[in-house]
Amino acid sequence: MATKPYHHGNLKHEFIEKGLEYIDEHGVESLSMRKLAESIGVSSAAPYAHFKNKEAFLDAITEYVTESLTEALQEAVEACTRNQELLIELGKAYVIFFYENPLYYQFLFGRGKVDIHDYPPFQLYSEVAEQALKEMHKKRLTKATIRKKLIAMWALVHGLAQFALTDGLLDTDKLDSEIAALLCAVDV
Amino acid sequence: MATKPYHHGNLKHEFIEKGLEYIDEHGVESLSMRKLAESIGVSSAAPYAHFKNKEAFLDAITEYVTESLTEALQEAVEACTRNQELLIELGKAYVIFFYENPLYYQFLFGRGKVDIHDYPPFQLYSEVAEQALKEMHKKRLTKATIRKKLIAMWALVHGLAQFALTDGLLDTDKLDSEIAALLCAVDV
DNA sequence: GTTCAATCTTGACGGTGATAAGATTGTCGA
DNA sequence: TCGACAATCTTATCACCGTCAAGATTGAAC
Repeated sequence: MATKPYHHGNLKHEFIEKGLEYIDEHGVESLSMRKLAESIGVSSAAPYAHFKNKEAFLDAITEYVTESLTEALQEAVEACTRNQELLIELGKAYVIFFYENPLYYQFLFGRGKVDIHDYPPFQLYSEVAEQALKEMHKKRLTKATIRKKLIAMWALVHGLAQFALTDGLLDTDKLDSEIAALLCAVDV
Repeated sequence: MATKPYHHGNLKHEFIEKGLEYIDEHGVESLSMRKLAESIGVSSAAPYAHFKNKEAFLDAITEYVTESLTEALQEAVEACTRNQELLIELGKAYVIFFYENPLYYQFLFGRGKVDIHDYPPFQLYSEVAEQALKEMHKKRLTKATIRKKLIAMWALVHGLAQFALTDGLLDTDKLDSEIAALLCAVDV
C-alpha cells in the first residue's frame, strides 16, 4: 500500500483550493485552518509553513477570487465588438459572477481588504469603458464627465451585484435583459 | 466606597452600546464577547442571560445600526420639500451615513444577514422615491418603469456608499455636489 | 416574609490560531 | 556519492474564544 509521503508537494495550492471551495459552500465565517488541514490530511500547523497567518491565507484567496472575476470580465470584453454592447456585457459579467457565487461577495467586501485603487476588475472596467465612451461620443466628452459616468456606471453595477444576492429582486430568467435595461437608465 | 451591585441593571443595553462602539473603531472581526464583558466589568458568561449566542448579539447590533440608518434617511426626507431634491437628499444621506462610519458597511453587508425584502432603509427609500417619481412625472410612468428606476437609483446609491469607503475616489469636500451630479446621471 | 424568576459568577469543556522544537525529506554543491 | 542545508511537516503546547451547567445573589410579586 502507498503510505502518504511526508512532504505533500503542493500543500499551498491545495489549501487555497479547499479554502475557496469551503467559502463558496459555507462562507468564510466558520472556516478554520484546522478543519481545512484535517480535510487535506495534514497537521494543523502545516499551513503555517506557507502562510504567515490566517489573514495572509485569506488574502491569498482574495487574490484568487479577484483574478477569477477579472478573467470573467476579460472574456466578456473579447466576446463582443460594438461599444454599446461592451458596457452592458461588462456589467452583466460582473453581476452574474456574484450571482453565481453569492458567498464570494460577502467574503470579498466583508473583509474591507478591497482597495478600489488597486482592484484589477475596476482597472480593467475603467480602461475598457473609458475607451468605449470616447469612441461612442467621438471625443466630445471632458475628462470630468467621463470620470463621472465611469463612477456612476460602476457603482450601479456594483450595487446591482448586491441585489443579485437577494432572491426575487432581479428576474433570474431574464437576467440579461434586466441588467441591460437597468444599465440603460444611466445616460451613457 | 460603593461596591458594584451584583445585578448590573442594564447589561443588555450596555453590551449593545459597547459592541457598537467597538465595531465602529476596530471592526467586527476582532470583537469577542469576553473582551466586551471584561470592559464592562462583568463575567464572561453574563451576556448569555440576554443573548442566546454571539450571532444573536450581532443580530441585535445589526438591528440597531439599521434603525440609525433609517432615522438618518427619515431626517433627510423631512428636511426638504421639492421632489427632485428629495431623491438626491436621500442618496446623500445614505452615502454619508457609511462615509462617516465605514466599518458599519462591512459589518452590515459582510454578514449576509441583510434581506433587502425586510430592510427598513430600502422600504422607506422605496416609498418616498416612488411617490416623488409619480408626482414628478404626473403619473405617466408604468409600474415596470418605476420599479426599474427605483432599483437603478438604489443600486447606484448603494454602490456609491462602497466607493465612499475608499479615500480619494469621492471628493469629500464636495461630497454634496458629487453625489448630486452622479445621481443626475440616472435619468430620473 | 417567602417564593420565584431573572440575573450574575465560577468553573469547566472543546475548538481555534499560533509558536517552538524537532523529525523528515528533496536538492545541490563538493 | 555524500554531506550539508533549507524547506516542509509533526508533535506538543499556549492563550484565547464561545458556550454551558451549577450554584450564588437579588429584586419583585404575592
